Amino acid sequence: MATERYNPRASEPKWQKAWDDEKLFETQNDDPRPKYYVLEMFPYPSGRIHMGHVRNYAMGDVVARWRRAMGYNVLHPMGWDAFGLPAENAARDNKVNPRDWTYANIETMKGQLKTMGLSLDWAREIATCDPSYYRHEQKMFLDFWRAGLVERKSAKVNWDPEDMTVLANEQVIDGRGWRSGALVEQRDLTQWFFKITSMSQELLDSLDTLDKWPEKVRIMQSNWIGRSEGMLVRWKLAKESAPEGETELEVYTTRPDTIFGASFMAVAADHPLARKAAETNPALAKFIDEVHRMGTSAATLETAEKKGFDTGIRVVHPFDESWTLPVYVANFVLMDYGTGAIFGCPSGDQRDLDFANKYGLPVVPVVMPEGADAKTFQIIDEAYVDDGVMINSRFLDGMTPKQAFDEVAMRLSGVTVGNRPQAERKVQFRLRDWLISRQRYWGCPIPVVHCDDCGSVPTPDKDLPVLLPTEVSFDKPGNPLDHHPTWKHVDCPNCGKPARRDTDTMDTFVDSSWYFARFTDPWNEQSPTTPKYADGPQGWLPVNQYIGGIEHAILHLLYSRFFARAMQVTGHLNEVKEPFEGMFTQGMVVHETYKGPKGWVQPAEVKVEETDGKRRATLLATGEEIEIGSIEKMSKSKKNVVDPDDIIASYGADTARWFMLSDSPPERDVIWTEAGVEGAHRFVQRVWRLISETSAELSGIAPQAASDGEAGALSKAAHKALKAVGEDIGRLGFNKAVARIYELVNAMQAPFAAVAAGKASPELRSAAREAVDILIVMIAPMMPHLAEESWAALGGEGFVANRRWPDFDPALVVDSEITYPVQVNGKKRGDLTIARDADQGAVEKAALALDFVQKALEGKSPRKVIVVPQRIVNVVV
RNA sequence: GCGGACGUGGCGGAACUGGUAGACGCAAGGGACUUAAAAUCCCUCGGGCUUGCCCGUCCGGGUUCGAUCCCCGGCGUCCGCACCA
Repeated sequence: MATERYNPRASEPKWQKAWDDEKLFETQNDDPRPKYYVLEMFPYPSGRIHMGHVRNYAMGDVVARWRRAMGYNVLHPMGWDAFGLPAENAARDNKVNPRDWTYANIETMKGQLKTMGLSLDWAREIATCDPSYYRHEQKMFLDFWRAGLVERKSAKVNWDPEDMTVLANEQVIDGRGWRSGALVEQRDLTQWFFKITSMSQELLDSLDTLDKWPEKVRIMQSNWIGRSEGMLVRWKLAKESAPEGETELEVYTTRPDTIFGASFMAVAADHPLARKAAETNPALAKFIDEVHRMGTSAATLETAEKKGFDTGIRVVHPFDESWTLPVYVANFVLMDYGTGAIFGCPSGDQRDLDFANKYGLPVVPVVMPEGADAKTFQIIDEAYVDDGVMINSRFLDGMTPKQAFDEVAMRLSGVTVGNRPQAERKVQFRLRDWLISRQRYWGCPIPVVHCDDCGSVPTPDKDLPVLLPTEVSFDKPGNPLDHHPTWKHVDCPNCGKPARRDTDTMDTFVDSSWYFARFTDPWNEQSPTTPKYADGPQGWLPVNQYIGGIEHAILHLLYSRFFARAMQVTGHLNEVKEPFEGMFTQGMVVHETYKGPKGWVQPAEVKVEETDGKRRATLLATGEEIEIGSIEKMSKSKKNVVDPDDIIASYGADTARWFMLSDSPPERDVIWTEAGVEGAHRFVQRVWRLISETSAELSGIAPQAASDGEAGALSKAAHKALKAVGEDIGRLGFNKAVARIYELVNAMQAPFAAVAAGKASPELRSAAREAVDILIVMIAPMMPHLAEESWAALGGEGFVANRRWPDFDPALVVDSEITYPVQVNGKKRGDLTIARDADQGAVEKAALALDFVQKALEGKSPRKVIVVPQRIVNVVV
């Protein structure tokens, strides 16, 4: 019988329309089935979707469709992270309005996503640039403020000179802006901050509860929060050297045990004591200026030489009134960590040692390795930082550093300096507050009015949302809202006098820190009252499975964790603290690069062939041979991008999805190859052939599993696959599920040939019908269009998308006979096939009777026989 | 420097809790069908030789009846953080 090839171009739009018409994927909040919320990180509407999106959404869709088949009420929404600088750049360069540009991109990308056949609830679509979205964000900002979670303060902030805006610490990568790549400068500015540090300990502790998160992400967050336990120690200034009015220097240390190894103090250039001393010391003032000039960017800090300047001030050692130490200003001490001042112990810290050696300061070893000789142990140019025994430390000698720490803490907390203890234990975090002000137009306006008399005044709830002006100019560099002729001029909501709006907008990471909650109830419009999102057992939150790139391991995931807590404080959430129960970080899509004489060349313009075991690339246009470069993330600069539209147009969405899920484990990078896509497409056609060639024979047949013979073998293969694929998808092991489906189709080949030829027994036809039903349900999460088309070809009723995932038959996934590998001295020498329920003794007896075992025994009895039931037999001779 | 992950055929990768290493796919080679091509189907595919045996999961040791998996010591690759006191 001649069969037609499967035509995705006809089939896919047809099924997409049918699903849409039926509103199949629109989710009801009051559906009684158990809830399951699966979410992929929503895209920025940059213009077109790329292969990374295809991979991300293909995975999410498998989870969503599978959970649906498992009987859950699945929430699987999509939206747009729609504020951001690229819209302003486009506006500036192409004279378009950022809003128009953004919405046009959304239209395009939505169309592209629709061609993928994703089971998304588009009725819940949101765009963060829509006032119906950001009005709630403004409300939350004000609620957070009232709850003490927002602060306006002057601070040293990261200034991106190219994007002309400030950045949060998390957005500075290797000293450069995360988006622009420009070297970041430090500036003193008054800005808005979310007080994420007020939750440092909680955000750290709660990481332990996230057992469905990648370990890697939890470690990264833990390091970012950066908790350390140490002590604040207050050193008295030696009276004759102290500047007017200064009496003490407070330092933070994690190593108070090394206090007898101290040989100098160092303070940051911005430390009050340094400033004070500089007032009467022009050379010191000059040094501080130098530090300021060079020390602005993290990149220059890295290569900068360690430098110090002796202030002439001396401090008194807390345990010895007669012992004074010099105070330096040093360029490597950070003002915003600890107290901006340290004591240097050269023998126990490499940086302190380098500094001491440079300035001729004493180096006294205070910790030595266990068993070393205290009389001869020396530190020359390598500090000793490991555990050991205290030496040269008076009453601490012989203790471990840990004991010495406690001893110092105990003794110093009993002494007072002024009216405070000389030292106290202190937990310090590396995490800084989240700076959210951005000097940009295309973002959520900060709903605050600044009044000369009343200060910063919240916009009253009744005046929300504070809308962005629609007419805006990008002719001048800098903040467009600030340049706007009228927008910022308003009356103070408090006193009614002329005042001005805050002209900054919020960091776009604020927009993405709560969108997962918004999806659960996008119709919630009760402003200005507090919108509340259902969570806990009755509601959707937390998200059960979140999927996205590892690049958000810190930024977005940490901010969202903060937000969920803050929303709970202000009543926007009831009880949920962690927004994402399960997190999965998927790998990138990478591709070979091609380099011609005129630079990088797109894959579409290249032909790659293998001859004599060597791969060569030639230009399609000219036949000229070009260089095959390294495999890298798809990027415009290397031109190694493949457009999803092209792939869907020529192979169909199912092929693209199937390929994305095959081969590579989802957390690792996947290499996009033409051959791989063709392989995936061959499988699509193969499944279709299998079904279309047998559909006439199988259409009216009732599915029935068999247990014996050829039909039984088929049923067993189908049920084993059903069990394995379900387990694999549940663990997000898509590549393994794909392999199982290949195995099943391979096993179906021969019996289905018999069915197609009309030579199958009634039992085999029934078993075949069952097997093909199972196959269709199993491929449906991954290749939904092909599944529907196949189901229709078999005369099935309704949508596959509505079918339940069948239960496997436990009797069919175990074999009545087991083939044991039989080892002699741990090496496999043959097999033993025996009844599954044979007891250990029977297995041993049968194994010993095998001729290769007899031969190995040479008439003697074995030293030992190991029988692991259902596994292996090992005869030790 | 600190923290983490990984290392298996020509390639992507399987291998459960220590139990047959290489499932599945890709590439390659051979054959069938065809006037021819495409498509499809069949066979081979870690290495070696004496064809039923030896070697083989980065390298060297160890534990074990048995190690890709556990332990010790190296080598290599990748990722994150980094003057954090």
